[in-house]
Amino acid sequence: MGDRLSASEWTEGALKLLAERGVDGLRVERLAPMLGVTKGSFYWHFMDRAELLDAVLVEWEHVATDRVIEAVERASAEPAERLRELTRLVFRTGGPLDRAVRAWGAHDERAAKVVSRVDARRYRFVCAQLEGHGFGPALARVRARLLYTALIGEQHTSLRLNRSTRVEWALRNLELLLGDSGSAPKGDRRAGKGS
Amino acid sequence: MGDRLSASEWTEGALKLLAERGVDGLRVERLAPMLGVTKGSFYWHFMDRAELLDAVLVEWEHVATDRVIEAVERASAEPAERLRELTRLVFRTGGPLDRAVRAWGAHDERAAKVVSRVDARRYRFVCAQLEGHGFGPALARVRARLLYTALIGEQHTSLRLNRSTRVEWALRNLELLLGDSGSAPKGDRRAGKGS
DNA sequence: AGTCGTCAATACGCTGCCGTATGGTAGCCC
DNA sequence: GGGCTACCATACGGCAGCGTATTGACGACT
Repeated sequence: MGDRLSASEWTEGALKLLAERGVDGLRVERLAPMLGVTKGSFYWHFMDRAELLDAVLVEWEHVATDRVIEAVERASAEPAERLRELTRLVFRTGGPLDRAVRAWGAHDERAAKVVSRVDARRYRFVCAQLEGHGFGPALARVRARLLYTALIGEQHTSLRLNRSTRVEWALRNLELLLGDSGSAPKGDRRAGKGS
Repeated sequence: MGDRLSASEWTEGALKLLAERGVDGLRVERLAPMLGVTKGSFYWHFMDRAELLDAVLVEWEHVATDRVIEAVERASAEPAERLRELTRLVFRTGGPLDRAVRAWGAHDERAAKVVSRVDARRYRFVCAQLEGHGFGPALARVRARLLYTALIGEQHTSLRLNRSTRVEWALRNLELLLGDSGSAPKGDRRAGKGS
């Protein structure tokens, strides 16, 4: 029973391969040996390579939206804490796969469309949290944009720094965005204290 | 005299092709007809396809750092205004080519190294401006990171919005990052006013 | 035991692209 | 005008990867 495959195991392997080698590293003749079979098997489960790519996009769209949103919502009910958790989550799990899909979407329409939907959903979620935190809708949208783009930017820049410091900085910046909403901020913000 | 080519015209065309189709759309047999020649010409100017790619990276590193930094420095001597100009510049010229190179760097070591150097230089520039604006070195680094990653994120997210609104929002957020440096901010920041 | 459905191996043809080899042309220099 | 240089065209060999065709193995059901 262990060795017969189903379509989902192919897409699962495809996600892994996509994460490490990019779309055009995602070849069925490279994926097949990873699963211990030959490509003869692949073309039983899928019509095309394109069909596999579509399946990959569908799967990613799910994990990149529903999964993270659920995880964050489960973590806390308070908006600010949710955003903190989201930030931590991005640094922990938002890694090579996200980068690969976005790189893919840079020159492929199908992928671009999925990325666009994912961005929209996640952005709306961040907006909602900021509104819940007390911002008016308009200001929430502007702040959410800064917050969201910064998180995406973190995934794509290669400013080398150990991860813990990056998270710490990102959280500090998050507090900046959470404060100043009309009520005066509590903490002093004179000069940074270093690490 | 018009039709004989030199190496630089090849790299120039390569940059254009890279911007619209990505690295693996950058094929010499597709580039050749764009220049009105055949690939027989290419292999006179270059040893390899790899050599062309290297040339492309060298060229991009230059335009992505020196060029923009010079442009911004020429625009103003005041740090805050420089950052505003940088923001505008990103939305105006920082387009498909940057995305293409970064997508390329996601799974290619050579490209990744160049992207990394570019990020480092630009980040240091932003840091310097923030310090010049009055922040202490440590706080400047944290803020610069938020600012820089947000700009990169803007280039890579596909949150559809007309460009002018995006610039406006980004500039508003920039003011947020510039303020709060110890002296109290001047403008009111209660509720956003919409477009 | 035979049959059918499910999954896989092998072998093949085709295409896109790389890199090479070879020959061609146009200007310049003597 | 013969040769040399710089640039280009054409033709070729080779490889990687796609998709197909054919055959095979193994379990379930009757």
